[in-house]
Amino acid sequence: MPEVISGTVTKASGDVTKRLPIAETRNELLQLIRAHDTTILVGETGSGKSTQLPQFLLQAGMARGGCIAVTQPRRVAAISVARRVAQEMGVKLGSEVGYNVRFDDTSCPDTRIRYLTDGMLVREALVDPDLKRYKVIILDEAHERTLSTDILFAIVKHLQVRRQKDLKVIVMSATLDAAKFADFFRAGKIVHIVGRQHPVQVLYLPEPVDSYLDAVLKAVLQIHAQQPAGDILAFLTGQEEIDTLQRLIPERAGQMSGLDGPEKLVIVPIFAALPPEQQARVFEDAPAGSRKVILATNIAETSITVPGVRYVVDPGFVKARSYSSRTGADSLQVVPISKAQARQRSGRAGREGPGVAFRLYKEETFQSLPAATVPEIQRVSLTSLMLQLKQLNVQQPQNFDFMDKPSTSAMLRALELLLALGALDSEGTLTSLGRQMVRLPIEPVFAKVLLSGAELGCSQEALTIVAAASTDPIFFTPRNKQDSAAQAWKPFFSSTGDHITKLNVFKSFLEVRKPDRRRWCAERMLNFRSLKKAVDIRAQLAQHLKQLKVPMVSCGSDTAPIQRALLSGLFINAAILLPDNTYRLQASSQTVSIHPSSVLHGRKPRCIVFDELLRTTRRYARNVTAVEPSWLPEAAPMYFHGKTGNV
DNA sequence: TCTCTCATT
Repeated sequence: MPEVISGTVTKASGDVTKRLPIAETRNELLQLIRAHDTTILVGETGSGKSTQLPQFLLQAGMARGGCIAVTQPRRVAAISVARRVAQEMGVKLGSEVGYNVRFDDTSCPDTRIRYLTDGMLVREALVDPDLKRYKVIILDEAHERTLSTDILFAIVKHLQVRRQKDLKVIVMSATLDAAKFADFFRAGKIVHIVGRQHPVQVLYLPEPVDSYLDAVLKAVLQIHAQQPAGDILAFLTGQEEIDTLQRLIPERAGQMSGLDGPEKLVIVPIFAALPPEQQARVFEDAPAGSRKVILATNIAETSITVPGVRYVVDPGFVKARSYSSRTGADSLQVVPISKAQARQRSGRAGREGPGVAFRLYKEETFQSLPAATVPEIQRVSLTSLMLQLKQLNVQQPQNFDFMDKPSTSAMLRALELLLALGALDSEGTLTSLGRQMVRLPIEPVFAKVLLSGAELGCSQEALTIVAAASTDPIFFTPRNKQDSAAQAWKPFFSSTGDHITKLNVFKSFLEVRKPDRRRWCAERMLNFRSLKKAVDIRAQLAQHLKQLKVPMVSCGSDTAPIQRALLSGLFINAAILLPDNTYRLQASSQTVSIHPSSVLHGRKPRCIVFDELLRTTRRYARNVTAVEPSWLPEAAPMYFHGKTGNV
């Protein structure tokens, strides 16, 4: 076991008494990093590990002949940290310090400290597997265990073998997964840097509650009645719960005696799908004499830091996605959080001063929670990952050196799909089609739709559809406005289904003058942010197609080529109508229903293909297009051989 | 016969 070092980078034999900023540990820290290939750094909130450490390394000459990469799981983090460091160093952003995220690259050949998203560094590795330009690679927020961070773990570990003594790796983590990281990297040291976080008192309930929603309601009102000034942050699992409490809290507050009435509580919702102008409300101070209650999804755990919060209310649940390799379905379910997540939530009460976290469960329940959230690599479809590993010359992904191995069945399912898509040959080697697919920054099934679209004479349309499918939903339905929304969307409707309906929206969107687009979307209950992103993705994909010398062609008003292109990528999600109006998947014989958000909901086409199988209250097909049953065998002959029967 | 945690290339 490596030594655990704490505080001032001296040996910790128990308690840490000194609380020093990272600057005072500078020389000891540099010495340790020089002495080891890989260093694990545990830095608390406010320790300056992301901003100051790269500067120390640069000043110490450790980037000589190259540069320092610092990865972040989120683009906003990469951008804001780069800004701060450029300011601290007194240089212009994009000179010595820059960032590189999708659609936005401020770095230049002189850049010595590059902040990137972890996904961006994975993309770079696909082009230059040795990542030659970097002398130091720092993987920040490694405890979040995003899919890309996990890929990078394996990439940099192997890189150190190939680039003997020429690459330093520093893995930075906020929690106590450090021993696991040290074990995987056979790292010499774990360094612990103390941060500047205020103390947070953690309180538990003596007895479990029947309804956590009701418990949140009571907790908020009780804090408001009994605790000194300070805003309240409550974690809920989704939009519906937020809507419910946004309505109930003022109602109940109004009924309570001893309170000054509902005007003293300001309720502010925050979740990712909320339009940006409404999201901005969490950053505004509540009016004098009132208290702000923020009702948040887990967006407020890491992505958004709300100022002024002194009280956290944590019911202990989260809506989490998981993927079944057996059925190929994603499911979205409310599950208990992990201990690490509970600590992260509580920490949100101590950003500006001492705080209190109210955990709405028993202390024993906390002890029984899993230590950490299951890493993303074990919760998602691995099609893209397997394709990327093949590009990185990993012949047997099943035996790859993962920190946490995905299940063999999930890997095999992904490899089988790549075979059926034609990205791999029967030997498991990348085909020329597979090499084209890996260049495109989209899911492999959509890469196939795009490349088939070109052959079928509809690459223009396929580009738009694939770009739109790679963003958040374009149709935004506010509660109780379903009827007027349906009315507003009528002009775009296509009886073929959601893909071509969105294509129609996109075409109309582009015809609107740029300054008018936001308003145009608001009037039609369309998500401006998603459409704008689709425009960016489309442009980026068009660049890639140009480099791949794929022709740009349009099929005009004929939709059949588009439907066939969709089927050529999405054939594992082809389903036939049954007498009870559900659908049977051809690949697995499961039954599914068309999701209520689909324009085909209630319309009963004979045969459908769709993007995604999602299990919530039942199994739903999302983003659906109608196809001719007779097209199935030719779309994927190998796949449907013997399976289609009398279709 | 009624729904959408959060990120990313």
